[in-house]
Amino acid sequence: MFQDDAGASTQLLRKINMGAVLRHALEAETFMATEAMAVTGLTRTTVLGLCDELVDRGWIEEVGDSREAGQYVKGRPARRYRLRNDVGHVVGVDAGQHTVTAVVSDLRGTILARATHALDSQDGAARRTTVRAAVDEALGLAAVHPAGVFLTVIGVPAPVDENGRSPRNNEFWDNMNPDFPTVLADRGETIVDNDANLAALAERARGTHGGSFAALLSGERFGAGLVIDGMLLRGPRGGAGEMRLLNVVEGVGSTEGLGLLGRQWAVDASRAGALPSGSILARIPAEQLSAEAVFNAAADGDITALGIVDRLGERLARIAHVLASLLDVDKVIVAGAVAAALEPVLSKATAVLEDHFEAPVPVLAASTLAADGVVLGALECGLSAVREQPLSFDPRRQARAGEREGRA
Amino acid sequence: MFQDDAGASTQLLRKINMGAVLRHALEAETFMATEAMAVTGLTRTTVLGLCDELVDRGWIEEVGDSREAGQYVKGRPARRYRLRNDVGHVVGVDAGQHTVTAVVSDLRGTILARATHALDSQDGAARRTTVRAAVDEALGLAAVHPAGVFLTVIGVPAPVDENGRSPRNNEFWDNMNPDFPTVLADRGETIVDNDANLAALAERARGTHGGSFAALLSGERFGAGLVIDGMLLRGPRGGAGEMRLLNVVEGVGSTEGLGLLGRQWAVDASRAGALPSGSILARIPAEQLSAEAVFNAAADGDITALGIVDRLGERLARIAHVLASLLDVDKVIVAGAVAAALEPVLSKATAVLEDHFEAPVPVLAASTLAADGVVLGALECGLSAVREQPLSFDPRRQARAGEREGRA
DNA sequence: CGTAGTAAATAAAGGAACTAAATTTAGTAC
DNA sequence: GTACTAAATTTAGTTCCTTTATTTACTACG
Repeated sequence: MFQDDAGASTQLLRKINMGAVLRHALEAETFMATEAMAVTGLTRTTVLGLCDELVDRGWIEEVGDSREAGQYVKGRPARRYRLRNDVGHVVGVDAGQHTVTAVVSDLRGTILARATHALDSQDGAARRTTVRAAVDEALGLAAVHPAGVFLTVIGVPAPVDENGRSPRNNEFWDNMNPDFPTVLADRGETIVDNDANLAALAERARGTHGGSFAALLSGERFGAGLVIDGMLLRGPRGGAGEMRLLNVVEGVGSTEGLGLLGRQWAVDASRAGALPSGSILARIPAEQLSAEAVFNAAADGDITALGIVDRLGERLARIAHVLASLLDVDKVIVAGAVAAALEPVLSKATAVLEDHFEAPVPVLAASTLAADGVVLGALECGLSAVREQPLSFDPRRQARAGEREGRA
Repeated sequence: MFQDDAGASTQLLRKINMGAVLRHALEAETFMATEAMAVTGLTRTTVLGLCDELVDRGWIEEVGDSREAGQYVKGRPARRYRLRNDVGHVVGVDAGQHTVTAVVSDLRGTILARATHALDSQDGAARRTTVRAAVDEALGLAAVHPAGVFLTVIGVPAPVDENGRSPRNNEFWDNMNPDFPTVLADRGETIVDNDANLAALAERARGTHGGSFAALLSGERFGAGLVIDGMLLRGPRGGAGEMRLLNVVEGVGSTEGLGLLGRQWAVDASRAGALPSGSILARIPAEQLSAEAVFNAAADGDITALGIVDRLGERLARIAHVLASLLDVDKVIVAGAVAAALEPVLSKATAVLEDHFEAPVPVLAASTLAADGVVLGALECGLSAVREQPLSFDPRRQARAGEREGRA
């Protein structure tokens, strides 16, 4: 970043250092000058000066009770500072195919409210109004003024380029990503990204997966968010992580996801009358069969379900192998709604990987974020944007908007 | 980079600005203060002060004749500065399986000398001494003192992690990457990287491919250097771009490269007596057949060669499709020694992509760097490291080493 | 209760790095 | 020789940080 910043005036220093202190404030529950000195390497005088300015600008506030929460007893009690709760907020949205979920959090990532709206139409205009409604409901529940939103991040089931646009030649994608920013004006900057990418960011934020992994969304169709060396891959058209290549992978042959196939194979068996009389699956009407039901039946030893799970495990193993061998990822994290019940499939796939593929073989894991992966990733995306350049946002916008309304 | 630099003292500013001026000096043939002012946004006073310091430190020198080369006539003639030719040098090495090539350049990227040594042994120790010999020969030809080398970058046919190490469980890789830094001590810092990765960097430096492409090395085995969104992918073990996945891709099934298969299929046809009497290939003894000969024969209309080229084109199309569909690359650049003769294969593959695969389809191109891709990429890798952090290198090391030797 | 000890806050002085504005210098054009 | 031009140089700030006292607000203990 330095090299971009040719021509650094002396005021830039102040900005760098203020950013450093502010970043510490975003992470710490509460902090004293001495801590900030250790983090930034600056003098007490300087740090206190920066804190003064941050208070002026509305980012942090001083909290009086200095020692009671303190880690020390002796000497003059230190002043303590804290990020203001009302500095700004971030909104994360999962604009899925059938459901829209919006979540509001403060800058520390504490979730204040969520709202879920069902979508009956696939039309782009309808999606726009539903997203707006969900966002506004969540903001209302959290009692956050729209002007208090720094960023709104929306996850959509379509490839999205760095400008938030999806390829224009596809009607489905057009409907999934119908220019959300215009309908969310005055709710902060809007970022649109692919749902699998955001799920990957959510996993990355959990910090337990290392720097290189794939987050595999696996409901109806496979889609992956690829994090390599800590970086999320996008591609010029946002197509990185699209799984079209599965069509030409031996033993896979299609992009159909675990959810779809698990359900479909069970339905096929049911309709064909191929379920043994004692089968757990036989008790469920064909039109109510779901992948989760199949996985749970397999966990209970159902023979048909186990057969399906084995086939899915083989399939998943091949997919994981493809990702790991081309991209060297350590781990493939299966996310999406099916993740919770996925254990039998993962065991089978892990066994297949170890028995039939050359080391190093990727670790398979189910996401622990359940169906929230995308919306949490959207939040995380917004939060990390704020953490990277906090000073590019203005904590006073909200206050000014409030004043204006008061006058009106 | 700012956020890493918590605690910026006032001297940091100087360093930022000095780096900016120096970076301009690295690019411009010669420059005046006014230019540097435009580039950096600094005042004349400051720029001249920085130039003074850069002269002191041995980076640049003042050139007297100010106006004769000048773009203007009026006013007081401007002082002119130029990067010193002897500031430092960069060495790039292609430590291939059978040949070692070393190249020496100055900091502007002008190549001063090259040396090529054949390798008869595949033993790691032998490779180390050969690499050292090639480097020293090139340095001798360029009349560059070893202490005048800022960086030596070595490309090897093995995956390499960010610390320059290859996975330990593979004897071949061990021999290909046998701890070069120890044998090149006192020839600057040593960087080891995968050959395909370096070839990709060479292509990136040419600047005509956009931010996302794959450089496909295609001699005996396929290997790729992947550049996505302008970043070179590595992976935790340096395994990104390994093409093991081709084993499970329909219509490909192995990692064998175009060079190997082109030769092998021709040899098979020759030995089986399947070559028509008029065939160009029939005039070449089986043991002298090469992929290049096959491609050239195809260009001349040889029916057997055309058959081979068609099969290879189908294969290449599938490989390009896999890379493009998973990573969204715009372009697949085929590099390596076969690249020059590759046109017939590329035409076929392009046709296959357009006819049988869904858009967007990647552009195929042969590298214009011929067999030099890896060694030029190694150079580029070193040069861009210098360009990024020029001030982390010391132009005076060489002079001091010279003095020491003079005294001794 | 008063004194010693401690760690933070504050104040004062100073240095490094940049800008701005006035002045000087080294040329060309006529 | 005079007018003009554009760069160099000089001089006088400004900003931001550090260093070095000095003061303040507490705890501990006799």
